[in-house]
Amino acid sequence: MTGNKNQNPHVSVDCVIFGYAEQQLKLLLIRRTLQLAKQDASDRFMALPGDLVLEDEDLNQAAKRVLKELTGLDNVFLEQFAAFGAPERVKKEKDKQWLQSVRENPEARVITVAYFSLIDAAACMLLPGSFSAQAVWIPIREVPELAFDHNEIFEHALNQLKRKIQLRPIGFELLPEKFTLSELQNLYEAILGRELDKRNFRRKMLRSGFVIPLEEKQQGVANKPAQFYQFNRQKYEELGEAYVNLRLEGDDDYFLN
Amino acid sequence: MTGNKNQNPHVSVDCVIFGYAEQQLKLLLIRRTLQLAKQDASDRFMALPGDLVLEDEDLNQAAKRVLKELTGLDNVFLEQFAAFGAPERVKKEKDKQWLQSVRENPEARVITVAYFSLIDAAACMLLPGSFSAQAVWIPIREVPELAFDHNEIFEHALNQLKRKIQLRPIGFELLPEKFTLSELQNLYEAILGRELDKRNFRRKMLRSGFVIPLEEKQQGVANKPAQFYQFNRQKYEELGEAYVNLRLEGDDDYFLN
DNA sequence: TTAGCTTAGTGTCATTTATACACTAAGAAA
DNA sequence: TTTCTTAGTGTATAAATGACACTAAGCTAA
Repeated sequence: MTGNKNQNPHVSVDCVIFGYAEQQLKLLLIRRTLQLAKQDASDRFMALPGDLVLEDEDLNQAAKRVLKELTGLDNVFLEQFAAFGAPERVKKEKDKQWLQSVRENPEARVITVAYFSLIDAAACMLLPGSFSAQAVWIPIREVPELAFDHNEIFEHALNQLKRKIQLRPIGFELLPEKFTLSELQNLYEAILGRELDKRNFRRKMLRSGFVIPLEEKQQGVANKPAQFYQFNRQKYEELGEAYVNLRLEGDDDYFLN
Repeated sequence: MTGNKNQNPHVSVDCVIFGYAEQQLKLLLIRRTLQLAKQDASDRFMALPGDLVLEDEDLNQAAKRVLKELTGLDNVFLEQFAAFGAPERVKKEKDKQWLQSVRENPEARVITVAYFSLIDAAACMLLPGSFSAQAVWIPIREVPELAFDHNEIFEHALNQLKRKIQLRPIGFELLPEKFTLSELQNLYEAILGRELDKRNFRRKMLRSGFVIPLEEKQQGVANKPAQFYQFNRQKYEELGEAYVNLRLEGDDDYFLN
């Protein structure tokens, strides 16, 4: 951010971090907090956590570093999903002031490599971050106009997530260690944006072998307490990069037959 | 290639082009043909068609342009699949001489954005290409050590292809307009690297609706002539970006249940 | 203490899909 | 006319899918 590191002026990374809290899928954004004397124009846009890569730094490393610097989040598994490189992506009027305040070479064309990740928003503490940024969770339905082409990057990531969740058991990354099947179903519904049949959902998840029932039950809830389950990480690791059929009924949007 | 264009020294594109001919899946490579007086060291490596992007050029445009310049191929649908940015990817001894002969700034770190595409190798004419390169089809089992990290990029693309072909009807891009179901099956076997059951394969493809039988049959073959089929492009376009279940039996590598 | 509220949890049936498997058909060549 | 080669076809079993409605458990408030 400060420009005194050895930055590559042409390549950046941006992180699309999804979290789940209060029954909602949320996006991690940076609120710019430049203290400008003249005006507050540069403060109008939130942005994905992202920054230029360093010259001697791998892209994956860069994504991890930038995320940590801007949000305090550490040990997050980030997966690259696309590069965005339209020449104008960094030339819009709305972004000029911010770029000038923050970049050594604000005119440079920047190609960005986008990463995405899923984390348990309820369990993670957002640190105040660097002097010029503050991290916040925004429900995905309330994401405002963002800096640069970040809305496009976010939409791309969300589509990716919708498809991928039906091919890889990744939803669990958004939940705490222990969860109920209803919570898991709520999560899937929040991501897919449609309702699912409870019995079919349970059958599918249980038969997949990726959920392990625990002895424990909910306590102190004003209804029948639900059983807790755990993600079967071992089975997930055995999977390697293979796909699994986690397709759920009614998914006209992403699967046809 | 010549360096007199307005190139971005830090960002390149590379194209992984798959073709199908003589019952084999092939990769399109560039054979470097620098005429160096001193030694032929720089000629040892073949490479994916790729080059630096221009400053005012979109990444997709760049991929198309570079591919055309190096191979003569035009109107190819290229799909971005990953960015590769290890700082050392362009710093290996084996690549030094080539870089020095071809780049204004041979020391610069280069991040590359990789594209892949499927074309009918039998139908396309490879032009001689630029002065320093010649395009050749190499069967995927015979791909030699390539420049930079191009072997890694190729492997990544091949894995992508194996998975994607079971989710999107993209195999047809590799075949001529008219094809027989046996040809289509051979193609799938070449990509997946395993044999498939004829009856199940046919049933799956026919039921998918992506193949349309034509009136025509093979002629002059020394056995029962096969019926020709055509790809249902209309149905493909209706599909948008949705996935289809084209999973074939025995695919332990990429699907589990 | 009990009636009511809320969410958890369960099973079946009809349909579709997956997989394994072996013979006949057509044409050319010898 | 026989032989060779590849095309083309059907069935039976098992598994997965999708639609659908009631009971169970615990808390709360009357």
